[in-house]
Amino acid sequence: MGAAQDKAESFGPLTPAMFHVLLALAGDDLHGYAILKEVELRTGGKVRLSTGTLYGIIKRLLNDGLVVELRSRPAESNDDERRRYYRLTPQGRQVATAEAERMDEILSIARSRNLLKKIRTA
Amino acid sequence: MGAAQDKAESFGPLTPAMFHVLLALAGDDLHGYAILKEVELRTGGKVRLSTGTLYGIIKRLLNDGLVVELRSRPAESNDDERRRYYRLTPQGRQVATAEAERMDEILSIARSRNLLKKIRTA
DNA sequence: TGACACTATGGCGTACGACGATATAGCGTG
DNA sequence: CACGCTATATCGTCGTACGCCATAGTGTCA
Repeated sequence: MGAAQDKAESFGPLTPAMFHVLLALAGDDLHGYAILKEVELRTGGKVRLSTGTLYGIIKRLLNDGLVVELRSRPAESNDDERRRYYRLTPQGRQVATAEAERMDEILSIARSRNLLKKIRTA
Repeated sequence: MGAAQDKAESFGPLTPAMFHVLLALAGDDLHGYAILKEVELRTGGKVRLSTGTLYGIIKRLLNDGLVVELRSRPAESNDDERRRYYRLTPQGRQVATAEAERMDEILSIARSRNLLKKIRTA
């Protein structure tokens, strides 16, 4: 374990909302509203972030260097001037990984307490 | 999925601290201070709840009917008058299970994003 | 004997984060 | 013409975590 991992772990535990945003950006570069829809879609409508939650989180993520705003817009036909695209930084990915590992450890405890079926159904 | 499961899911997402307390009580009936030590031990010292956090959580858990205080003290030799023992209710167990399942779903997304090794090392 | 650490419970104040409401604004549809 | 969607952003409120303090008995060590 190096200094980078320690630094990444010092961020956690992340709030569920923040982790969802990082997870969305781990798949693709997205703009704010697209993150909203991605989270909603991916969770089957279970998780729906409000705009107040989202833009507050983005501000913090930018401030902490976990995401960066892309200056270059994707040269697509269906572009929208208003959009602001964000990309996960290597550090942001490390933080997300650290959080996932933390959750995995807790889940292994939950399994030992028979709170969760051992075999994943999904 | 019945009404009980819906009710249990409506509690989530739980805060990490609260989930740790439920997890500790899912193993055994414990008193406050023992919960503190159990969480610390189980997580290898990574998670250490402050007393302020713990007793605030217990108050809420009692209020929500997720735990009950035991009137009957365990007739052990090394008992302590000051101790207050708590037991997870069936509803508390349902809430903990719902939270574990929620985390498991998120983790499956994290795996699909290559944020986590597929095979658990621990 | 005095200082410190541990067990055990509990309150208080602060700081931070989630979230609904609100604002702005162009576009499309009934 | 009202409504809903896309898209961004702020504000105020409320809840939670957490450190700090208080209390108190027991044990340990110099």
